[in-house]
Amino acid sequence: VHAQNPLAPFLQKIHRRSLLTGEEKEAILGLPVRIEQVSAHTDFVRLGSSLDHSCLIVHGLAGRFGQGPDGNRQITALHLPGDMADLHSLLSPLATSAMQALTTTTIVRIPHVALREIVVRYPAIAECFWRECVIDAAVLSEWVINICRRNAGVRLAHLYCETAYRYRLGSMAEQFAFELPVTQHQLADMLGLTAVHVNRTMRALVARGLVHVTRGTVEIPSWRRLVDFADFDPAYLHFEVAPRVAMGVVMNGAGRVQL
Amino acid sequence: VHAQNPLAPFLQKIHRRSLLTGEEKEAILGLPVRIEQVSAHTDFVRLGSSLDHSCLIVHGLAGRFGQGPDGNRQITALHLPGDMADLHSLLSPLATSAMQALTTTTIVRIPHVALREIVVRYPAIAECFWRECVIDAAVLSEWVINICRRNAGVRLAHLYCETAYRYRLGSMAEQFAFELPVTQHQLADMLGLTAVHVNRTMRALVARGLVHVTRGTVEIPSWRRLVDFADFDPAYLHFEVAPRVAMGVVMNGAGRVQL
DNA sequence: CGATGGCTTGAGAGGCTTCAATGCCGGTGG
DNA sequence: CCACCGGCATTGAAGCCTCTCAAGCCATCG
Repeated sequence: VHAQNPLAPFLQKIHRRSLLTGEEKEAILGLPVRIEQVSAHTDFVRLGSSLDHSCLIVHGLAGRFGQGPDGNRQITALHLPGDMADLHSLLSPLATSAMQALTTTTIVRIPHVALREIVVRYPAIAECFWRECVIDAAVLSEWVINICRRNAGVRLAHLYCETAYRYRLGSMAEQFAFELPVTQHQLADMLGLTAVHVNRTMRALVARGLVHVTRGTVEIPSWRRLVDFADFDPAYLHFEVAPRVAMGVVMNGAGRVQL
Repeated sequence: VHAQNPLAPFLQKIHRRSLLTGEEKEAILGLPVRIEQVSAHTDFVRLGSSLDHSCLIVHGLAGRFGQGPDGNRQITALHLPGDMADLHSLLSPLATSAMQALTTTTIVRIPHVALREIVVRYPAIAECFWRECVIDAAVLSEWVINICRRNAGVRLAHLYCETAYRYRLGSMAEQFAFELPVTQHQLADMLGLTAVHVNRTMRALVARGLVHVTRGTVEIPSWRRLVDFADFDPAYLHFEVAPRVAMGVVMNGAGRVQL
C-alpha cells in the first residue's frame, strides 16, 4: 500500500492474474525484505547453492543462466522489475541454474521462512504463487520454440516483442520505445547466437525499419508490423487471464470475489 | 495400493521427492480416472483449448508440442509413463501448447475438480504437486541449454541420457538397453533438427560405439562414456533430493515425518 | 593518454538444411 | 498370393545460415 514498497510492483503483477483480498495484499506487502545492490555481470544466486530465500527484482534486469559444455552460457529467462525471479526455490532449494544481474540491479531477498508462513496462512496466496511458477514455465516453453524454430531475425524481434509486452503489462500502443540496456553479448546469450551475429541481425532489423536501436533504448515504429514479423502471440504470457480463483474459494470459504 | 492402479506409477514417482502419509497416498490413488487410448500422432490436448482436467500418461509416450512460424513443430517436453503431463493446467487452464501421443498411448484424464479437492484437503499434496511443476520447469530449462548450446551429436546423446535416467528412476547400470520407439522425425522435433540430420547424427553416434540403436530400442554399451560425451549431469532432474517436507509440517501440524 | 569494453565489419569455414531419390518394411486389397 | 502403397530410414549434393577468427573504431574511464 506504500507506494515505494519494493514489493508493490510484484503485487501489482500477480494481482492481475489472481485476485487477492486486502488482507492478503497486506500480507504480501508486509513480507520482510533484505535490499541489495548487484552490479552488472555478477551472480546473486550461485549454481549449485542451496537457497533459503527467494529473490525479487526491484530495479534493473536479471537473467537465469545455464551452462553449456565448454563454458558458454545460455540465458533461459529474463527477469524484469516486479518479477520474483526464483520463487521456485521455495519448493526446490537446490539452485540448478545461476542468476545474474545484467545491469546494475537492486534486488530484494525474501526468506523462505516468511514465504512459507503466508503461503500456509493464505491458501489463495499459495495458489497465486503456484500459478506464477506455472506461467514462468509457459514462458520458458515459448523461449524454446523461439530459439529452435526461428531464424536470428525473427528470434530477436520476438524477444523485443516479449520484453516490450511485459514491460507495458500488455497495454500496447502502435508506436513507442522502451529501455533494454543489455549488451549485444548478453542478447546473444539469450538468443543462442554469437555477439557478432546479433550485431548483424540487429542492423538488419533496423535497415528494414522494424526497430530503431540506440544506446539501450529500443524504438518501435509500428507494433503491428513487428508483431507480424516476429510471429508473436502474447497468449503464452497469460496477461489476458480474467482474474479468477481456483482453490481460494474452497480453501478460504466465503468472503472471496468470484471469477 | 492396488498394483494395477493406473495412478500407482505416478504416486511412486512423486513419493521419492515428497514424502506422503498413508492417508495422502490413498487420496491420490482414489482419484477418479477416465482411461483413454490415444493412437500415435494424435493430439489429446488441443492448442488453445480450455481444460477442466489433467492428463496422466499410463503407457506409451507423449510430447508437449509448440508451433513455429511456418507450421514446423517443436517438442518442448517428453512425458514417460507415470508423468502427469499437464498438471499445470490446474492453475492455468488455457492450453498454450498442445499434447500429442508419440506412440500408441493410454492416458488417464483426471478432473480438475477432483484434484482441487485433494489439494485443498491435503496441503502436503498441494506442495508436492507444486514441486512437480517446478521440477518440470527445471527440466525444460535444461532442454533449452541442450538445444541451444550443444551440437547435434551431443544433443542426441543428452536426450538418450535424460530419457534413460528417467526411465530407470536414476538407478543406472553401466550397460543396459531401453525402449524409445519414436521416429527420427519425432526426435528431430525434440532436438530442433531435421529428420535427415537426426539420421546422420544417430549413425555417427553408433559408429563411435556410444549407442546401438535398433528398431526403437537403444542399447548403451557404456553409461559412463555416454554421460561423458553428452555432458550430462542429472542434478536438474531432482532425483537425488532427500524426501523432505517444506510446508506440510506446518500445514498439517504433527503426524508428519520430518526431513 | 593508454586501457578497457562494447560495437562494427570482413572473409572463410562448418554445421545443418533443403531438395531429391532410393530402399526397406508392414499393411491392405484385389 | 502378390502387387501396391504409405510411412520410415538412408544417402547424396548443393546451398545457406551462423560461427570463428580477425581487425578497426568509438566511447568511457582511470
